[in-house]
Amino acid sequence: MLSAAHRMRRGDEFAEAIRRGRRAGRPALVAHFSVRDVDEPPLVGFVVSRAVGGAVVRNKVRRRLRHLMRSRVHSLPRGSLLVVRANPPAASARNELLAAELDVALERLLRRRGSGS
RNA sequence: CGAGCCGGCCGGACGGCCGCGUCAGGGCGCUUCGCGUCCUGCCGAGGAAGGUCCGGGCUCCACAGGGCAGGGUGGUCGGUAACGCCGACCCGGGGUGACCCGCGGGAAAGUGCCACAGAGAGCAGACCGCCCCUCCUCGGAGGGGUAAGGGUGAAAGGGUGGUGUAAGAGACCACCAGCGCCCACGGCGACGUGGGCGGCUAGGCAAACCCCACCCGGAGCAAGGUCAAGAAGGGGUGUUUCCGUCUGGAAGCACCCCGCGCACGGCGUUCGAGGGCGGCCCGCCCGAGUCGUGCGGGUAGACCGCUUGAGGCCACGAGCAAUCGUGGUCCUAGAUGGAUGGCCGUCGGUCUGUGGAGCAACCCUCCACAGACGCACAAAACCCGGCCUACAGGCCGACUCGUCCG
RNA sequence: GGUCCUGUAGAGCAGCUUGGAGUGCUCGCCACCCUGUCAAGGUGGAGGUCGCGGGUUCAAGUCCCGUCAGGACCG
Repeated sequence: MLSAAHRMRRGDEFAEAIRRGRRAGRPALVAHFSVRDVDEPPLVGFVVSRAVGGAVVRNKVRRRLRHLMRSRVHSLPRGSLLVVRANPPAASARNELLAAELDVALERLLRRRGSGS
């Protein structure tokens, strides 16, 4: 479970990551990523729409994603804004699949940034 | 043993590791309050938390009075904070029965509707038929009577038998059904039972308008409050001083109320816009601005409300019951981008397969082994009481019917 | 938290007011005609649990109650 320091809470932070950040899509999830020029811990937010399922399903999807992010936050640079949006397939996906897709998405976002733009 | 019916309850159990949230304690850091961080400990979703169909608590706003709308409920009595909920009973319907179902007031206040078919469908109605009379080319035609029979329809204006008649008819009579009124008895009451009288008979629909009785102010925890932040002021009341002195004016202080700017347009200041008044009107009070559209600007942080309550459990008592009273005992989520996740073990469960046993036999039951499946419906968001809906599987109790045995 | 709308043929709709044989519109579909062929056009035809369950009524797509799904708006 992700600690409180890394939780994205403000609406404008979500808006910045989604509107101005890079995006990497997978069948089960979409990741939005941007970096602010501030010396703060990386923030991670989750978006699970009603299309994914009922309240129980949505809660569980968000908690599983948050758990998977726990071991991956350290790879994000300081000042990062990351929003993970879940798609309907995430509801029935097993954890290994969810983790694999999350890794692919993160790897793409970070590599693209590293190669310079 | 097999069918069934009603009620109550459970909603996997135990444990390990890593995390998350509230609270408590402790350590460390920063500039004190406080905040951040780390450690330890307690606790951490439901029977429906759901749908939002009702009823309340709570909070704010409104509330002289009258009238008209609007919405809801609909047998009686009781229970309750209240209800459209619950209980008991009554009536009607269903079932062999336990029991179940019912928006269950009024159709002789009024209006309206009853398609098609049919002769006729709402102060009834002669198509066929039956009877009488007249005419006649002896096939029939015309006129009249008749609601017993046929036919149509969801529904055709009581039923059976008799008297009667040209044929018939509540025209008359007996019994029955049903209606209205009266009386007696039982019941708090809905109503039931019995008796008498009346006229011979009255269609259905109010989940059509409507009538009757009763109930209902509006908004909702994003209520509401405190602090912070934010553009510039305006008004009222009281009081003091001064001017003035019939009314009044100016300044200071205190308290209270309202309030961002610009542009365009509507209405309005004798004829009264608008507000109090948030359904509308009258009426009363205040009253010179107010309403709409567009553009621009500001805020969108923290804390309180926030969980002890018509509360749960147990015992006794009252009551057929719903429920209530008394005593004891317990305190068990409070998040705010929203806390329950991940990995694993043992047992339980479900499914599949194999073997064995019970049995006349099995697709039934039980036992053992192996494999698969994390395994019903679904998650608090101010709090309660109900209703409705979803739900794998299981437990307990009362009762009914059938079969067999005693 | 509050308020409202929709569900009818493969698709989009009308019909609900004031109940009376599921009636109809546009596109699509099928067959035939037209053409050397296709399209367009013409003729004919098929296609319906009226979201679901219950009730009122002689009779329900229509009225009433419940329920499910989808959608919109306000704070």
